[in-house]
Formats: sequence, C-alpha cells, structure tokens
Amino acid sequence: MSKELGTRADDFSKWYNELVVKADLAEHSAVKGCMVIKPHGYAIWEKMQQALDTMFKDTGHVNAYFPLFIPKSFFSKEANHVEGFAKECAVVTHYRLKNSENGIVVDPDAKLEEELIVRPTSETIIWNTYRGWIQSYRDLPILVNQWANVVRWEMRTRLFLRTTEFLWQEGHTAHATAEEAIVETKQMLEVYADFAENWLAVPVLKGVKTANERFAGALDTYCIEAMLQDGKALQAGTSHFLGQNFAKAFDVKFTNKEGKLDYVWATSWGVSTRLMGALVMSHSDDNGLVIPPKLAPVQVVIVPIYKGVDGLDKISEIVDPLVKKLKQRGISAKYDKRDTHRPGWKFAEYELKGIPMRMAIGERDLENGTVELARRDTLSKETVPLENIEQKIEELLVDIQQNLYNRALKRREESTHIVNTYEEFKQALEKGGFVSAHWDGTPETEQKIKEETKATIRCIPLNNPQEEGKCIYSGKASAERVMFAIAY
RNA sequence: CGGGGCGUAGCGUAGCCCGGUAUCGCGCCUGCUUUGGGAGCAGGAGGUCGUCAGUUCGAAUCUGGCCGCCCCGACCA
Repeated sequence: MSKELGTRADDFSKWYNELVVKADLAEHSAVKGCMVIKPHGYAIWEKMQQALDTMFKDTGHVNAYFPLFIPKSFFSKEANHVEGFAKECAVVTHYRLKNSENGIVVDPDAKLEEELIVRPTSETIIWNTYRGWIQSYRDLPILVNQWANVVRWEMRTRLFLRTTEFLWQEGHTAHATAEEAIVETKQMLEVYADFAENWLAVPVLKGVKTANERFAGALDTYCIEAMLQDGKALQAGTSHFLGQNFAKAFDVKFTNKEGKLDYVWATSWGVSTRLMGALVMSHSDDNGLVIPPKLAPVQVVIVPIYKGVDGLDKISEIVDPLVKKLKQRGISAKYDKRDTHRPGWKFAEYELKGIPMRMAIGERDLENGTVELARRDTLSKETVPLENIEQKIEELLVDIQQNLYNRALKRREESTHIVNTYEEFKQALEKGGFVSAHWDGTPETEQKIKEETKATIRCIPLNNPQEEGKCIYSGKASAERVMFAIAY
C-alpha cells in the first residue's frame, strides 16, 4: 500500500522521516528547512502547550509577547551571546519591494538604517525591555513566559528535530538574588522533567551542561536529556542561570532593601517543537505513530461495523450516548461513522496516526452485548462486555500511558553503560545509548573525545554520586562520572 | 560549504543510455456489489515532463545555464 513504512531496524532515520510525513504530523514546505505542521501534528503540540502552560501558571508565571525583530546592535551587547548565535541569524535589511524589468526586486532605496535580526532567542530584546520595568526590589521577581516562533539558520535540518523556524516557549525571569534565580532555574528544570515523564512518557536525565555545551551567555545550563530508540540522546529542554550577564549588558539595575544599586539576576528556559521529535522517536513502532494518551488529540476512536443504514443506526443508538459518557470522564472519543471508508481502512489509518485506543462495534457485538477494544501500544485486542465500558477504557488509557513510560525507561536502562577505559567507552558507543564514564573536567579532553568518537557529554547528572576514578581519556583524577552519548 | 540523489497527473514511479508527444500503482470521479484489518468489478477524468536557452523536421529523452528540494558530512536547541 502507499502508506507502508520502512522499519526502524532497516533505516531508523528514513523510518522517522517517512513516519512524520505519512502520519500527517508535518511535511516539508516550499521553503528550505521549514516545515508545515499539519493539523494532526499541531493538535499534539497544542496538547503539550496546554499542559506546559498550566504548569508555568501554577508556578507563578505569566505570558507576554515580545517582537520577532531585534535591532542588530542589541546582539553585540553580550559578548558570549553574540558569538553563540552570530552564525545562524536571519537578517532583515530592507522594507520594500518594487517592480522592475526583472520582476519583483528589493528596492535599494528602502534599506533599513539598522538591520533587524529575526530572533533566534529573545534575551536581548527582553532585557532591553526589562530595564524599563525594574527600579526596585519591589518590582521583582518578574516571571514571564512567551510562546513564540524563532529562527536559527541551521546548515542541516530535520523535521521537528531541527528546523530553520521552530515553535517554542521561552521563559525569562528576573530576580533580586542569585540564590532566587538558581532556585527558579532548577524549579523549571523539574517542571520540564515532570512534563517529559508524566505527559510525554519519556524518561529523562536531569543534569548540568559542561562549559562546551552551555548556552551562550549563561553561567549554568541545566537540561533534560532523553534517550531515543536508536540509541541517540536528545536534549529535550534547557533551563539557564544567566547570572547578571544580561543585566550588565542592558544595564538593568535595581535598588535593593539596603538602598544599594545592584544588577538583576536572570534565568531563561525553553522547550520547543523538538519535543514532537522526541515523542515520535521514543514510542512509535514499525506500524506507525504511538501517542501517549495524555497528549493524543483523540484518545479513543470508535469504529462501527455494519451493513446498511439501519445497521449503522442501531450501533449509533449505543455509541452516541457512550461518547457523551466518555466526555464526562474527560476522555476524548471520536465516533468515525463515515461511510466513505471501510472498517479495515479506518483500523489501519488510526493505527498509523497513533490513536491510543480503538473500539470496534458490530452486529455480533450488539447481539452479545460486547465490543472489541484494541490498544495501540501493544497492538492487542480483546472482546469485552459493553456494560461499564467507559470505566474499562479509562483504566486502559492510564495503563497505556504508564506502559509507554515503563517501556521507554526499561530501554534507557538497558542502553546505559558504565565503562572505565577508553576502549570500553568506544565499544559501548557502538551499541548506542548513554555511557557513564570518568572525565577529567577539562574542555580539551571533552573536545578530543568528541572529535574521535562523535560522543559529547550530555550532562553531569544532578545528585551525581561522588566517586574517585580516572578520566577514561587522560587518566587524570576524576571525582565523578559524567554521561556521554552521541546526540541529535 | 563539500559529497550524493531527485524534479514526469494529488502522491509514488517507468521511460532518458538508443529522440517520434508519456507507463504503471495508489488516490480521485460515476455506477453496481460490498463493510469484523487498507474491498471487487466496470467505466471515466486528470500532464505547458522544474525552468530558460541551444541542437534537430521533431526533445521528457541530447547539450549548456539557472532554480528548487531531499539525503550524507562539518555547526547547533
């Protein structure tokens, strides 16, 4: 059939690309490196947004919106920050087109006095704005988040994982003390980890980035790292302690309780549509997408099997009230009674699209007072009594959510290797997954290992046990293990 | 930016080496029969072959330029 997928074992990368397109999550657009997120994909993103937004609000944050364009001069104010982003910025230089013999051209007379940068992230415009909002400790903290699009002109792109334009949220907070900002940074990391595990059903490693991997302009970058089915790591979210770097760059001072002027302490944190990639690569199988129930646009699809209009009516008499009962329980059900597609077609379609549960009901079931329930995660089917079916469905959805998490956790644990020598290290990388090893703490060693093996230090895990050891590369003393992996 | 691939109907493709106005599958439309895992039969619609130029009586096919996208590497969330 036209919708047949390749397999993960055969070519994981190809499987992923095909799945994203065939499951109607997204497609390549006419613009290089940019994708169209299709309704099915966007519905999942909306579910993520909803859950995250609630978690942000519950931790005291509010939403606002800052401009897409940033004056070029803002970028040069924080040295590390410029360096980090300079190579991937889209720049607006003109503001008008005109007709010419060669068709529409940029009007050379409409050159901007100062070029505008399409935001790759918003620290600069936000801190320039915060200067006007903050005078006293009474104005602090500022706990703002924005949902936005950003542009990073990457050389190579990949649907959801790395696109030129992507959607994300970026939190930008301002605090009176370093301690408070650090608490905020860590709190948001916990929020992300909570979201990843309880909504995405993706277990994540919480940790701190090394200097090499740190956000440009941050003092510390905390992250959650996921392990995907192909044994590669994916940075799924970051939370940065920015110190006073941006306050100093944009001259944001406040009067503290002692009446002295001080620079404000900052954090920023974000997750993006990259999470969609994490979702797909964590749970899906060779039959198609698998979406955890808590993020599924539709949790249960109900497919009637009937002959003739009368047959459908009889089934609808049962199903229509059931859909209402499910809704009352907060379960989203779709009754697909389209006569334009046959049941088998619908089964295959919803399977490909990852709908967690399917209920089929036909004439035989009407006689027996039963329905057939199928779950997407295990592909198993069972015939169960219609009576009290909504409770059964509710229980199964919870079970599917949990099962997906357990499965992913088991996979991660099985693909986490502890090694003590560089030889073992390289062998472990062949197998894929996380590799826990001693490191001497220098950027040079980290760089060498990266050049030789492509593996990077994904993070230094939080609450990392202290343990005497020797760096696998240099043999120098090390006090703790760090987590390596080949990453997306 | 380097290497590779591709551009032919809505999608996926054959044809290109060896020039003669385009193949097949899916999808789409109509009708009948069907409906518990991507239905069957019959009929039908749909194409400036990415683009510009050249060679030729004649170009999807040969030549040159251009454009675009995808994949693989170096940079990054």
